[in-house]
Amino acid sequence: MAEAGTERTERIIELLRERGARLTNARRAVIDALAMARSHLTADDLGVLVQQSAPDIHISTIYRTLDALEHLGLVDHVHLGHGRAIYHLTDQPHQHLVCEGCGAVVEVPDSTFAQLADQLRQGYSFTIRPSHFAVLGRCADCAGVGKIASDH
Amino acid sequence: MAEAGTERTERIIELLRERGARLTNARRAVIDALAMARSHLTADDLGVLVQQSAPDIHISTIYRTLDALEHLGLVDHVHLGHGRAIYHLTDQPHQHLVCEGCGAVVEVPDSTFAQLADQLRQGYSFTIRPSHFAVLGRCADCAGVGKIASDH
DNA sequence: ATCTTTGCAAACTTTTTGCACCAAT
DNA sequence: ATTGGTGCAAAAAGTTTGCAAAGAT
Repeated sequence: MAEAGTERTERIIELLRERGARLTNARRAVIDALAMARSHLTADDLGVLVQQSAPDIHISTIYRTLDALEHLGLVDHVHLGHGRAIYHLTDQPHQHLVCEGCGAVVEVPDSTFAQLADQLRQGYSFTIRPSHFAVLGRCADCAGVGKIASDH
Repeated sequence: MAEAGTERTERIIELLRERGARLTNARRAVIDALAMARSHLTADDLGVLVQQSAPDIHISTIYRTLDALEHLGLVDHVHLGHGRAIYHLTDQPHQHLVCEGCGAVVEVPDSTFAQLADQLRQGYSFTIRPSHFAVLGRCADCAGVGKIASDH
């Protein structure tokens, strides 16, 4: 278990205060968990993680915290299949490739989508929102496998 | 109200039979609704539409029908935010741009993503699945508006 | 006649909300 | 002290499932 209160967490907390929000245990815990996570987390994942050190933090608080952090621009979420959303901090912008075979989330830099963004802006007057869509497909490991694994 | 049993519907039904599935009222009604829809439909939308002519077709049947049609390769779905999914026939492959401001779904040809597909295949060994991801952003009408409208 | 599909009701999962209490500023 | 945040329990929203009856081949 990594140590809490990393520099990354502190930076986010500073932004939170700058933007006039209160710092609570729940918020620190959620930010911490997001900052330390190596992969992307669902609200439920966060609940489990946070409750390891603070069992009283209710899942509804996790949702409200994520909501608050998102309104503050500190967190963003991406919808995967099945209505689940994964959350991540906004301090390291990136896009998501989600494997339909194994569920793996691959992060790729925003720049990968620069040309697509241009194309859609020019052709359709549509402005894509960086960091907020997932591209579905199959990762290297799952590419060979014929069937699409249970997407529903 | 358009006439049922269009050529498009018939083509799909033929494929359904070829693939060994039974044709039922529910299936015909769902295919018909999808074939005639000018926009993309959620399961609930389909329920409402189908029940206009066949009130006994239950929403759970709609889900099972969509599931069956999807397994037959005749229907595909795309997840939007909030856990809702929209369904469409697979006979006219396309990609979806979803506006976070007004919810509009813009369809663009598969070819738009050809280069991105190449790039991701080469750079990440990731094969995107055409027709099964939505790109989020803002349409022309909503681009000016500053705030992201209630995405949660 | 056989095997699939349907209708219904009830369960499930994920997320949201009302409200009284508690905590951060 | 004031306002915003939290815990709980209960409700939503969307989807899935068990089962017996009905339907397609």
